[in-house]
Amino acid sequence: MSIDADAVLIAGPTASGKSGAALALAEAIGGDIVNADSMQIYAEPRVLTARPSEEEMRRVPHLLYGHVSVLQPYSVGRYQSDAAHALERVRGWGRAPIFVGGTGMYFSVLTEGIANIPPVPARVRESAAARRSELGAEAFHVELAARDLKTAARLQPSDTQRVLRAYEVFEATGRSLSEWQTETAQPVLAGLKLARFVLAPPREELYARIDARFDRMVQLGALEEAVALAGIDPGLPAAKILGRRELLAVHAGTMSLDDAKAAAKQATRNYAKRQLTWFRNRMADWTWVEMTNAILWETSR
RNA sequence: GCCCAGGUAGCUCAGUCGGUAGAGCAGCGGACUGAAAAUCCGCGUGUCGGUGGUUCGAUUCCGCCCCUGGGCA
Repeated sequence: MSIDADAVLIAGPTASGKSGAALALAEAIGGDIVNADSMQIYAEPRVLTARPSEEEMRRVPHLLYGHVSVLQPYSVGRYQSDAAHALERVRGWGRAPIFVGGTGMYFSVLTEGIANIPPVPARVRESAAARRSELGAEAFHVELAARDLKTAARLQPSDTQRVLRAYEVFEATGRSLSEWQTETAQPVLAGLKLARFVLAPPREELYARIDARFDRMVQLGALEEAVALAGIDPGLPAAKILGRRELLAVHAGTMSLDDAKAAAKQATRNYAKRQLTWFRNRMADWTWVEMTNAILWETSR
């Protein structure tokens, strides 16, 4: 089997079976797998992030999995350069890269590009956050408008993260985010012929799979893994790993395991819905594959 | 069997001094340019348990019945 493309992209909501599908495809066409998931890049957690197993990763080269410590503040920017290097390596080996993941924004860096904005120093980020909590959301939004009217106009004052980001960029660079964004860099996969897929199970099946998978995660040691991540700075991206907070509450004795499981499943289902909204609206022209349980079973044999 | 408290949106509940009802969560839709498993926005008709009665009008008041929980026997 071969495929008429320089690179394959496989997107899908969490628990859609994309890792297994990618593995099967990689073995069939002689491809290497490159991660496009914002949490599977972390080294320490394996179970909670549903990273492919050691055995699976041995069958086919897997790049950008677990190559970063949870103590590091990873971001799309770093993904951009990591992905570019991974692409170079895989193509250097004469193999086909298969990008797999569920992070919409990572795919957008691969196929659409992102503005090349210098990193914002931690000091600037801290003072921006302090300023916002001092002024309140509304007044802070007004301050942003004075610096970057265009961005302020399209953001809700309550959109903490984006309002802060826009403010920080101006403070750090003296230039507004909206100006920076007029200079979007080349996509990582520019010039390559792509085969793009979205794997989307029927909603009900997906939710049921998410629920079942979390039970399995707990059996495989998710609780212990969460405890190992107990001390990290809550501001770090890795602190957002779904299920971590809920399981830590169990460890602290403030929540029953059953309640924690229910809450973690709920949060994961909410997340899957957000992913699907992104895919449906931003990847409408990709090839959609309805990944039913029957197909999942076939590809996992 | 008797007494008490409830039966209102998928769930937990609020409310209507009588003019056919609303929050949170869930669900669904949407946004998304360096935290993105993040952050944010929008969408609420449901025999107000059933049935008689009072009333111009009842989910709201009264009677009876059914169901759930608790108590007493």
